[in-house]
Formats: sequence, structure tokens, C-alpha cells
Amino acid sequence: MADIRLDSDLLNYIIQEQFEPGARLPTISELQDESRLGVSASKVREELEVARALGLVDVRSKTGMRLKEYSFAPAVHLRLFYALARDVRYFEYFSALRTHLEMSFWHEACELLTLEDKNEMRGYLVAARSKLSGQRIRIPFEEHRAFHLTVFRHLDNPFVLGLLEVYWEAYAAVELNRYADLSYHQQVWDYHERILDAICSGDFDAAQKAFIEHTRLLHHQPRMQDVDHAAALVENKVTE
Amino acid sequence: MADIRLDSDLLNYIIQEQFEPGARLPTISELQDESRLGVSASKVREELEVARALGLVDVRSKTGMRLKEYSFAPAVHLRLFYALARDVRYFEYFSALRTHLEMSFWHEACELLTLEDKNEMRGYLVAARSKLSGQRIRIPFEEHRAFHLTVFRHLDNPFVLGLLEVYWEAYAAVELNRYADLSYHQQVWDYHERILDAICSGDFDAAQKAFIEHTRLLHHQPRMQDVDHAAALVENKVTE
DNA sequence: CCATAGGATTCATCAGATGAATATGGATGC
DNA sequence: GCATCCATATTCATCTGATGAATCCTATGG
Repeated sequence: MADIRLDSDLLNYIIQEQFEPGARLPTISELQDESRLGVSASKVREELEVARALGLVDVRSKTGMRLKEYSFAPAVHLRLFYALARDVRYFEYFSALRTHLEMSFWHEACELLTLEDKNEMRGYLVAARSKLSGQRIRIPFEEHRAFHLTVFRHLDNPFVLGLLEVYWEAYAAVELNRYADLSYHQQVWDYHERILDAICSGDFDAAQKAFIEHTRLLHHQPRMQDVDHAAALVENKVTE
Repeated sequence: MADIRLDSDLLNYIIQEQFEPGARLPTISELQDESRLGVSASKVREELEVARALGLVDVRSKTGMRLKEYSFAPAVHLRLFYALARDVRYFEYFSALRTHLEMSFWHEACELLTLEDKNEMRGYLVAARSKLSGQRIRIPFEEHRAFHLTVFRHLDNPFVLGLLEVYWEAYAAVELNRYADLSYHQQVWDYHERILDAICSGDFDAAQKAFIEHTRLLHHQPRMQDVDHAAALVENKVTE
């Protein structure tokens, strides 16, 4: 079936040759001849630049060019940051998307967590508390990001993972809440503790509930209707 | 806050000049001078090609180049189709993403539907039934796509909309179910009728439930755990 | 055997030229 | 006066060729 072809000759060539991530691509001058009728270097360069922008190839002098590992993030990152640079308020849309995604894939992710993951999350919790209560108070942004991404680490869906990764990149770039008061951040980590404890005790529902409540702290409040409504499905549980 | 800068000089320039969608950009030779120190035309061209691939600008001879309307879809499309061309099975991941998104934003979308929208959906239902029962049986792919996208037409979230649009583009390209038996497609549209009737009567929960059941017909079954678990939240409804 | 220096390879960027597509404006006819 | 058609100029599309910088490879000397 399928037989999908892309606009880019270069990408089609990469696909056709079945290069694996990490593989070295031919040099530019080789690419000109190989597989297409005398294309100029400039044209190859244009397509290379697109592939590079999408995070598909790593292109550096002499090393040849290497095919990168699969990731959905760079393309989304590029597009989102263009939107954010034009109007930061677009972050709110992406924030809503992220909240719904985490809510929606919550159990699937939680069930894949290992003991190491949980310990790692405990580490972030401790580190965050330390930053918030230390002599020189610092906001634990990195820990916040790491805590949430760890929950979804083993989720078997590169697209969802990519979107979540980009969310945190945007979160850092937009610098929301950077100047929020201390109590806000303390509340956030109180919720994180509730989430982690619930996960550790295997009660993913409680963890999810804590997560949903915790999102209400965000300046950019997600609309919670569907969380509630989806929840309303329980009573007459979806029939097999 | 913010102060987000991109790698691309061209994109930064576009942002800085605050061009609106539809606006004509300077010509390539003008861009070389304007705002950056003597950049070669080839370099401008590379960045233009990236912007074009992302669906940001429409670039044609003589017209100058026009800034396109905001859309998240092209970037996602490009990246997804590269993945699909390498391995069609990636569709399954995107399919799961789509199901969770529709489930998760269901009520928010339904509440924005107008009478016209519902009539339009009724039209797709009739057309689909007609295709399935006609002399020369045809599979109503276009109606399937239109039916679902109409539900989310007024959803105020360009990112979610973009992802859903791309899903249907991929759905058409991958040609899944094209050769599925007739009864499968008839069942699909029976569910659609249930969904639409429920929406028209204002019972969005029932519509959502029908939607979730209807996704089980897909070859690529979404994991329904989180739907159920999210549902489990009802009983002890999330506290304000 | 190892370290360093020089050469070769390859990307990065530029300059300039030609061809093709299209909008503009003027000439023509009604 | 208005519409239509054609020539021309503008602008993108692509190519050729050249130079510089970064990196790897190799040879040379200790």
C-alpha cells in the first residue's frame, strides 16, 4: 500500500536508500550525481537545509552528514517558536494541548514506570524543595520539566513525547511564572509530592487527579470541561 | 518577557517587521540588503526554502512572496510524512494521538457547534450512506474526514486543529481500510449517526461515548485505558 | 609507538549569469 | 471609454564556479 512520496528529492533519496539513523550520507557533490539528473549544489543545499531544520540530518564539515535519531520534536519546536516569537500568547494554546495530552495518556505512561524512574522523580522533588528553601532561593524549572517528562519516559509514542518535550522547551523560553511568588512554586511541588506518592503506591487515578488539580495552578488554565466530562463516562462504563 | 529569537535570520526579520498574513515580502535581492549585512542570494534562498516547507510563506515568481495564514499543519505534515514514508507503521502512533485528542477536546468542541455545522454533518452522513449503498459502491473517505473535522471546526486551538487536519491527510495517504469489507464501513457510519444524533440532542456525553466506541472499529486500536481511568475520576469529582 | 604539523576533503558562503514565469502597462480595436 | 491582447520588465528558479573555514587523515620526526 502506501507508496508515499515527498516533495523533496533529497528526502525521497534518503528513504529509498533506507539509511538508518547514524548512517553517513554521501557528500554534496556525490548527491548531485547520485540518483538525480545533474542537480546543482545550491539546490541540494536548499533541501539539506530543510532536512537540517527538521532535525533529520546532522550536517557538519568533513564528517559527511549523518542521519539523526528519530524525533518529532525539532519540527514542532521550529514551528511553535515561530508562532511564539510573533505572539507569546500562542503558548496558552500549546499549554492546553499539553495538559490534555498528559491527562489523556496518564495511565498508559504510569504503568510503564520503573523503580528507578520513581527514585529519580523523588530526587527531583528533593532538589526542588532544596532550591525553594535554600539561602539563595532559586526556581526549580529544570526539576519541573524533568519530573513531568520522566512520567512519560517510556510511553510508546514518539509523537506524543515530541509534543511534550517541545512544551517544556517553550515553557523555559517563555519564562512564565519566573517571577511568580514563592508560595506558587511551593504549592506546585506539594502537588508533585502528592502525584509521586500516589504513583509509588500504585494509585494512578489519585495521581492523575492530583495532576489535574495541579494544572489549575498554572496562569494559563486549561479548560477542564472535558476532563470532567470524560470522567462522567465512568458511571455507565464504556461497554466492550 | 520572552524575547524569543530563532536561528533563521529571515524568520527573525519577518517577525521583527511584523508582517501580517497576506502581506507581500520584499524581493530576494531586497532581502539581501535589508536588515542584514550583505548576505548572498543562495543563503536567503535556503532560509526561504525552509520557510516555504513550513508553510509560512507562499513564494512564486513575480508575485513577490506572501506570508501565509497561520497554520500548524504543514510543519507537522512534512515531519509525519517523512516518518510514514520510512515506515507506514508510524501511522499507528499518530492514530492513537488523534483518538486521545478528539476524546479529550470533545466537549469543548461540541459546545461550539452551530446549527449549520450539524446540518452539514447530516449532509455528510447522507452522502456517505449513499456512496455505500449505491449501484457502484464507493468508500466515503472524504465524508469521514469532513464529518470529524467539522466537530472541531470552532475549537479555539490552532495546534490541536493542525494535528487533526494532518491526521486525515495521513489517513488518506496511508489508505488504511480502503479494502476493508463493506460491513466495516457501514458500522462506522452507524456510529456516526449515533454521534450526530446525540450531539443534536445536546447529549455530548453520549456522543463522546459513541465516538470512543467507534474508534474501536479501527484496525489501529487506541489504548482505551486512560479513557476509562479518566472517567473514573467522576465518582470523586475533581474538587474546585 | 606517539605527537604534531601539513595536506586533503568537505561543508559554508558568496558572486554572477541564464532561463522561465508572471504581472504590468501600453497599444489596438470596438 | 472600455476591454483585450501583446511586449517588456521584474522576480523567482536554477546553475556554474570560486573561495574560505573546519575537520579528518597522513606523514614525518622524535
